[in-house]
Amino acid sequence: MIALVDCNSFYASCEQVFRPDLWGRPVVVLSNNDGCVIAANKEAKALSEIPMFEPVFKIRKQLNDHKVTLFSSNYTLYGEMSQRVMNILKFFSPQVEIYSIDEAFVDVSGMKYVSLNAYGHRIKETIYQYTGLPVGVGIAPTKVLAKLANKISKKYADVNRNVFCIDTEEKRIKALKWAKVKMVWGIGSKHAKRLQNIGVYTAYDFTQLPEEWVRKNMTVVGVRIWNELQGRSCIEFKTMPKPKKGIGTAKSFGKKLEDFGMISEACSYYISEVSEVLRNQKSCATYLQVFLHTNYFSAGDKQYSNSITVTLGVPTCDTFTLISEAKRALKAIYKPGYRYKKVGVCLSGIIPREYVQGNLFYHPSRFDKSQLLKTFDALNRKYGKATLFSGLVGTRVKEWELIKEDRSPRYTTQWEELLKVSC
DNA sequence: TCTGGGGTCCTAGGACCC
DNA sequence: TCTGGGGTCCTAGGACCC
Repeated sequence: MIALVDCNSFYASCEQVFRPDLWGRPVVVLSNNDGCVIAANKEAKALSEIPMFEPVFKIRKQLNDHKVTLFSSNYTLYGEMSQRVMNILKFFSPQVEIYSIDEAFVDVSGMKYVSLNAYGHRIKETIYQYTGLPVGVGIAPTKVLAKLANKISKKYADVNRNVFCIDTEEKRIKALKWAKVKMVWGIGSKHAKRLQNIGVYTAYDFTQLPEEWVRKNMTVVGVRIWNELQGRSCIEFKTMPKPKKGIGTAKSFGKKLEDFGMISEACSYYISEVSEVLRNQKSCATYLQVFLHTNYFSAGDKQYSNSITVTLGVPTCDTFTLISEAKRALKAIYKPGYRYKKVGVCLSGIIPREYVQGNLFYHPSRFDKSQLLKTFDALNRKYGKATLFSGLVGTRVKEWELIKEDRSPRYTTQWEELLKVSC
């Protein structure tokens, strides 16, 4: 049996933990650059005029009218709160698969003496007690069913108190007949529409389709879901996170930029971020992609976008090599006279560091800068992000920097920003 | 004026190999 | 005049997830 533990309105809940004055009031968290609503607590969700993923400027009035509190995203805080939750889960089972920042699958098989439902409640209560975060727990024989059970745990929280088990055949059938096909994990809007067109409305209807139809129209991915819904597990439980196959970053600038120098500094900064991630997983990248584009939404602006992929002579994780390669690539696609909105980089062809193949002129170990980079990373870990950085990132005001007008303090990671309590 | 960011997996088709 | 059979690797595009 597998439990899916998922935090309720995770980002909004993280903010509220430290703001008791906001308990019971509507709260939303905004995307990078304060662009869209990406998380809303249940009080905000109840206000139907505030749809998720809506640009803030379009709903500014509604937000004001309902006195909704806005927060810019504070990933430092969310990441740290997430780790606390995951650490707690490891007390409940040796097998935990961290699926995303706010949810994890927990293997709860072999509970002979405790009811799974009771165990689910203990998980939920412990997390709440230790972190202040509310979660929902869904328990079932397969991952897809556990996801569904989790949905039910939240939908009918008033009766099941946020824990729901699909542990009998009757419950499984009832859950399948209740769930619209779009609610099934892995069935997105495209497939849902197609299924509705042939009269398949619920998860139950979907399981009644012939396997051949599913395979033909939805590939093996669909067949797996089809099996899992029928209680046959076929999506692997992964305890160890796999090394990433691509590491990229691309963020919209705080304002539109024309100047090559400024864009290039942003690009260099992103490279330092991704190459640090690369080094943390002890890998090197073979390809580097750089892209940039103007703002698709500005009808008045001339539009341009382009991207370029370079194959690195030797796979590397060295920030400085990558920055100079990226700069050269950017130069090749940059055209003056446009107002750019975003530059992005992506590393791929990722291989373990010890597999790097040298060539006639380059021997990886002889030119190894890993000690230097280790020191570089250690200093930045100790004294804060970008304490030490490449000169190509520049030292002038970062015009590309994200807008974060309402970011909460980093309560859990900065001494100066700890929560203050006055009596 | 202001519209997010970071990923995974699968398939078909082309190019190539022996 | 007749023109096989069994593969791999890569990429683009689609669908999905949080």
